[in-house]
Amino acid sequence: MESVDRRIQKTKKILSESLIALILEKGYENVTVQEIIDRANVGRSTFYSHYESKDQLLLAGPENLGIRFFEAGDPAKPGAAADGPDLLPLFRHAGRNLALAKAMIGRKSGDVFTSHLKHRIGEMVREKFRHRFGKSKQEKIWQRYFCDAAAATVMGFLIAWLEDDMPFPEAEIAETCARAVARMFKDR
Amino acid sequence: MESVDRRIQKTKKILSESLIALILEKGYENVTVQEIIDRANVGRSTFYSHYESKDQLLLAGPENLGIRFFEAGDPAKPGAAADGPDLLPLFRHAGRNLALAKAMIGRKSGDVFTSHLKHRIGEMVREKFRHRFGKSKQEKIWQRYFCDAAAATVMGFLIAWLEDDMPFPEAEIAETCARAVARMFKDR
Amino acid sequence: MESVDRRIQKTKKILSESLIALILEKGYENVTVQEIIDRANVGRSTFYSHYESKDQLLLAGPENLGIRFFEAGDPAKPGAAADGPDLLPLFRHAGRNLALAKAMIGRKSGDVFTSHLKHRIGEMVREKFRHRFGKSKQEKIWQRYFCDAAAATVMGFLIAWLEDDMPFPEAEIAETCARAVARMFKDR
Amino acid sequence: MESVDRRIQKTKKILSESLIALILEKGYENVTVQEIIDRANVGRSTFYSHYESKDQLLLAGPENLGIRFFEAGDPAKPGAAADGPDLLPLFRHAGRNLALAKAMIGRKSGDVFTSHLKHRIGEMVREKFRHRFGKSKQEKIWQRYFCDAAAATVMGFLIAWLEDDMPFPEAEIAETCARAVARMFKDR
DNA sequence: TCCTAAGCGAGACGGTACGTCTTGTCTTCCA
DNA sequence: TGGAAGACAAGACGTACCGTCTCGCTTAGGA
Repeated sequence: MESVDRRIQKTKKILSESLIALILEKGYENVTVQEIIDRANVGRSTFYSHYESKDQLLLAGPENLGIRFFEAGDPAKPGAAADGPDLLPLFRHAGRNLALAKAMIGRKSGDVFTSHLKHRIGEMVREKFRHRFGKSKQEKIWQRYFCDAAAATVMGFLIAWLEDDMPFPEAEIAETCARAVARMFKDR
Repeated sequence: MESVDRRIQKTKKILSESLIALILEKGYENVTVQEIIDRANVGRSTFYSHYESKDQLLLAGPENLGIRFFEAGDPAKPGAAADGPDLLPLFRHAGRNLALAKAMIGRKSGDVFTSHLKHRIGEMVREKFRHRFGKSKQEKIWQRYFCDAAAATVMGFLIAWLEDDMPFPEAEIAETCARAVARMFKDR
Repeated sequence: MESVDRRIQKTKKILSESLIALILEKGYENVTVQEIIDRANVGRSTFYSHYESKDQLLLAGPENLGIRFFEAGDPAKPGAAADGPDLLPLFRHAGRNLALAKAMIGRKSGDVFTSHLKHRIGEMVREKFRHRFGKSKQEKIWQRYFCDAAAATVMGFLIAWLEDDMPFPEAEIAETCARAVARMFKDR
Repeated sequence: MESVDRRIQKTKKILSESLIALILEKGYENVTVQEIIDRANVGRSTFYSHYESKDQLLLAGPENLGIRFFEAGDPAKPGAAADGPDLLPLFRHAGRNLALAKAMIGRKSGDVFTSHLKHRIGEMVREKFRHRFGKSKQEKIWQRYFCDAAAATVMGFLIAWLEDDMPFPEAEIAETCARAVARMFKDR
């Protein structure tokens, strides 16, 4: 039973690897299920017995590869930039799994994981700057807008940094990004 | 000859209108060429004689509808937020053509126009904050990152504001957004 | 008024010429209306104002070119082969307008004119051998079969002879063919 | 593995049946691939994975239906008409699979199979009457012409007989036809 | 040791959308 | 006013993917 599971894990792993390789080659949108299973030497039905779609396989990537991936930083534990969110874990994890990260959130990737990650970053930011906004309906809206925009900013830094193959150390990019975000909220 | 052109314009217009309606109904990715032409009462070959793809039709939308659309603000002419980019024209044009704008850059839209617009905003920002960055290779990279992130921020505000059906006046959102962007660059 | 007619005739003529040239190039079935009118430098609507279809244009070919074409021989006036149909006019006309004939009844042509011609030959043969068949229903059927078959035979000779660019004199092929046909009916 | 083949055979069979039915309804040329697959309840891609075209499907008809079809008679084994080709098998097979035969060689059919069959009959005839022709170039040509014409004659009889739903017994039509052919060659 | 159930490859299949092609109709402009 | 130009609706074509499915093969684990 346990070795059956191991077999399944192996299949899932090779599927994720194939998908990542193909994304980096030709972009997520242009990858077909047929190409994935051909490269993985896996039957069509096997693919669909594990995943409903390409999207699901993409999202399962980190788990299949045994990479505890985008653990966003703990907002409570203040990072280097005392007044911004702690982005170091995010940049660190991404940078240390460059291929995977590029495939999932780089320019060749689709929106699937990107928007998911953006949302999580948004929540982190919201937590961090919760006290800056009032309780009125208007203030709630502004809060949402600022957090969305901040998340977009972080994503922008992250994607650019990855695509450039990390021209700066993790700490520097994380801190600079965090400071930029913090500054956005300055007059709030 | 001239009335032939008029006929063509009519066809193009109805095609764009159909596309926009369909995007708002079901999302850009889910719209098929067949649906567009069915709704427009246009032959398949007519569609392809004018456009190579859905994407092209989307991009031609403003022109077909006679809307001088995303004229990004003049970076030289300082807007309300003295120290930020002049975003008022952008928000104004978008807000005044809400359906079109939502279809092209809203959550239901695809990346086609969105990335195009983001790029143009990025350039506007770069122009505005050119003097904040040095000439070293490193500085150039940071400049790019900041401008990309700023553009993402603007897009974030814009999309959210449109999707919410403009809960704030054009001027207010534009100025708030511009100020947030300006603040990002504060220690640059 | 008369010069208008002349203009029309000119248009029809060039259409027929274009069609014939195209048939010889690529076979009747593969010729499109667009190609015909392009080569003829004629508008699409002009074509359709004169003819309903490619087929009709083909059939009008002889008239447009001023060629009194497939005047099948007079069955009454006995030809060289005293006991067969007088096929000389048929072979003669065809041979003397080789390009047209090949286009209309050769291997590259379609069935349109071919079947038409075959039918007329069949009638000629029926006339010639009317007296060989009785009046019973069965006899009528046999008569039809024999005449059809005879017409097919003539067409076979004619097509082969044209495609070979007339390796025998008109008189010889016509007579040989007529004799073969006559012999088919021998025990009738 | 074998049952996969069986599945394929079933698909091919139903495709052929659909094509035949449609030919008889509206003529080969007017049948579209869409109609075939609709009637067969088969996907478009399934059709094209088995056949490149309507033509190919038509030619595969006999095999798909398990009918060893147009086995032309053995020219060596003399048929009823001692001096003509043995056409009995041809007429017999055709008559016993009337629908298929009509679809493939009848008036509603196209040229695809018809010309193929005609060619085979021509070869049969050539074999039978080989000794009647000399070895000169001219004689070779005449031989070709006569054989073509004879084949056309046989086809004529066959098609007419099928379209009439076989008003004569197989043996009678075969013999009459064979005799007519034989007579064509009489003075050769 | 054999048996049975699951994972799996292979790939046929129905379906849908694509972009191309051709047809026959229609409208506009020009000579 | 007739013909050239060509836009147009219609719809078939052959291709590409998708997600479902059926089939045998392999391979463990429990009997």
